[in-house]
Amino acid sequence: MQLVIEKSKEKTLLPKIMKAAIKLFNKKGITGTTTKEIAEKAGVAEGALYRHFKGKDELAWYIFTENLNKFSINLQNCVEHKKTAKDKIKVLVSTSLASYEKDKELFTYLLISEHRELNKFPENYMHPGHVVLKIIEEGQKTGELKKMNLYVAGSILMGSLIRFCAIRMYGTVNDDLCNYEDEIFTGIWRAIKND
Amino acid sequence: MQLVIEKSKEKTLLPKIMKAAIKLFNKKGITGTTTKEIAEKAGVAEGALYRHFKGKDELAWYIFTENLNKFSINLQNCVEHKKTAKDKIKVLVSTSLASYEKDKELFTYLLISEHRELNKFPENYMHPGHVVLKIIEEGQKTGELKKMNLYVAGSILMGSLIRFCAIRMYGTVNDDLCNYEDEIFTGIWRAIKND
DNA sequence: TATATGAGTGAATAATCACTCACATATAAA
DNA sequence: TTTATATGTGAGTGATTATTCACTCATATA
Repeated sequence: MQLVIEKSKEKTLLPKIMKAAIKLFNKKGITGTTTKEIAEKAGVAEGALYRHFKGKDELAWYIFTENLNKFSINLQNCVEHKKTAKDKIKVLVSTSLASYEKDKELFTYLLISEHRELNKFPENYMHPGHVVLKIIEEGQKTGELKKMNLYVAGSILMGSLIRFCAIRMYGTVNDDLCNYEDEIFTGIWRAIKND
Repeated sequence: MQLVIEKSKEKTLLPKIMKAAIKLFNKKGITGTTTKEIAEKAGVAEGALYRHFKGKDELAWYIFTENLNKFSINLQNCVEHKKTAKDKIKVLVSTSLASYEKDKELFTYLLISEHRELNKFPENYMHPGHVVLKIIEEGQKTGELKKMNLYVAGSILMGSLIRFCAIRMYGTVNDDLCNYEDEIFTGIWRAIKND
């Protein structure tokens, strides 16, 4: 895994373009959004987009990969400071939920783009799945976690989290996800701990 | 001049059109797929599509809602025959995994369309979430399941299942999902049972 | 001061797209 | 047989689209 070269230089219109694009992509889908709309919403000329990206698809791809990588690196940092699998998973849950609440538009985009962009995800970029699998692998070795198929355990951990974000996205749950972090953690922990 | 075309078992071209559309939608997204492509893949004229649907979006919507409803009704039927929450969940898990394996293209489409179509999902149609919530509600009442937030429990149950289908979709897991039904069930059950 | 460069503009363009329609054919009803 | 209805065809159309490009502007460097 490697850190990413930061493309934005603060002075440019790039952040404006990305914010506008994320909102529109969430609402209308990527191919359903026109470059004209992005430019309008960003208060920018259409051509500005092409100073930073080859085209619309590269913009969509960039937003996804950069932010998922950034989020995963952050996750990894939070997790590394903890010693036990229990604490690692606890902080993974709380960080994930808090991240969603902190930037709903961005994380909504990451959720709905997963299936579209994941097959082109760069090998040297970091993905939350990497963090999760590592925790589980190590936890099973130390005996903290029950021996079971890695992907089954990983699916329970990641799947529960993602689904809870999704039902918040749909409006089924309407209050801050952080209110539920203990309950979600407890459920996940009961599923995969060793006893 | 007109070629003699082999007659299919079905009376209309609708099944051909839907099958072709599902495959293309999975590969390129809905707005990324053209009506011309659908017609070509189905071996049909472009106009045939408009004999059955108002347009491309209605076709996409129809495939999603009809099949998700059908699947949910089937789930509900399987579940109703069981008495305990444990057996209900067990059969829900196995039926879901088997359904995915039976028609991967269709269920892949249902998975990736969820975020796009769910907000327009008809109220009188059935959704897997309905089945899941009912099981959990009843199970908590009888004391079989641990008292916890319904949506937390629902997310663990549905999220684990969906994520496992997703990693099969991505090719991370490559063998029949039914091989894992016991392990997945056990994990989910440990998370939500009362003890 | 002169010059080089990166960033932004928006009208113009070439390509693509969803959808239409006049006509053909098959099936069922009258 | 005649009539009606549903289904299928595919070239044609108007609208939309992503992308380009010649030009401007601001800033930094020599």
